[in-house]
Amino acid sequence: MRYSHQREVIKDVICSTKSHPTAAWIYSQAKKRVSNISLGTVYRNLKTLVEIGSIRVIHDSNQVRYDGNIDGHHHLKCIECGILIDIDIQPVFNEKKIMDEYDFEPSDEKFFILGKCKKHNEPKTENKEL
Amino acid sequence: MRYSHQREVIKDVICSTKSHPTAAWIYSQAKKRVSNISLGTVYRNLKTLVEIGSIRVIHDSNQVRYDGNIDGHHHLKCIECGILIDIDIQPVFNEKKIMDEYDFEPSDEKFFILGKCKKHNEPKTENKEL
DNA sequence: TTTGTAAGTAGTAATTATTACTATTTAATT
DNA sequence: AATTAAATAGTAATAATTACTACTTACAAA
Repeated sequence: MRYSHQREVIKDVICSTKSHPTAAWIYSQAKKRVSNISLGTVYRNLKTLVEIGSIRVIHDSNQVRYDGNIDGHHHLKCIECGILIDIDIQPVFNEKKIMDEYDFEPSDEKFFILGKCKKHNEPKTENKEL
Repeated sequence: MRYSHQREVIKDVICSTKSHPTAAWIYSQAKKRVSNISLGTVYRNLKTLVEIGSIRVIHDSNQVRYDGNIDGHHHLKCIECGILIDIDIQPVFNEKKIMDEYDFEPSDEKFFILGKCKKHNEPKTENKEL
């Protein structure tokens, strides 16, 4: 694959944030560095970068997001604000049952935990208001 | 909420299959029973049915699918053919770590296991070709 | 260093999935 | 039967993504 300045900028935009950005946001940030970059170029390179394993894609409800963290990891999602948080926790499941009962050969997992992030869960130790 | 024949047909189409259909497929099936049903009616009622808990929505890669199985369950997804299979296996994870380390209050999980279904995994006991 | 060439890009058009709108129909109540 | 607000059909609009095409550029060979 040939070098492309646009692709490097796109990759850097994604890898410089933990915010799991959308294509539109990546485009707006890339435009700050390559003012005439095309949205089509962003989409084409997002696809390429996912294919070569430089970034990951996250299908978050009805939104497509990208993740510069390519280590095997999963996500917490706040049901109040929608923030996605990387976690380095691996779920444990009965692999033998999957293979025996469903005749299925697992190779990867995607695990989302929904709930409330620190800004939106109940205070546990004190309550400033009362 | 008022009774609607169209909504009942849509619900029945979804609950009569284990195929986790898309809106377009549900529309095509519903049309067989209500020939002039509108695609907008399908989308509106899918939304309503999800809201009242009669069906579930699955965000499968870049496709939106619906599931008539409303029991807490997860899915296997074949990376070869894309089939989604319901499983009644619950993943186990370190909830205390989630709460302590990330200050996050979990309330629900979505768990996808990717791999190869029985049609696409390696034969285990015999090999007809050799 | 020029030159050939195929990969990559910008800009725009097209496509797809979904939602919004509006006049008409219908379930349910009086 | 008359009333009325919810639901629908049909169509238009929107948003996200992909396709297309003429132009540009990386890079390899002369």
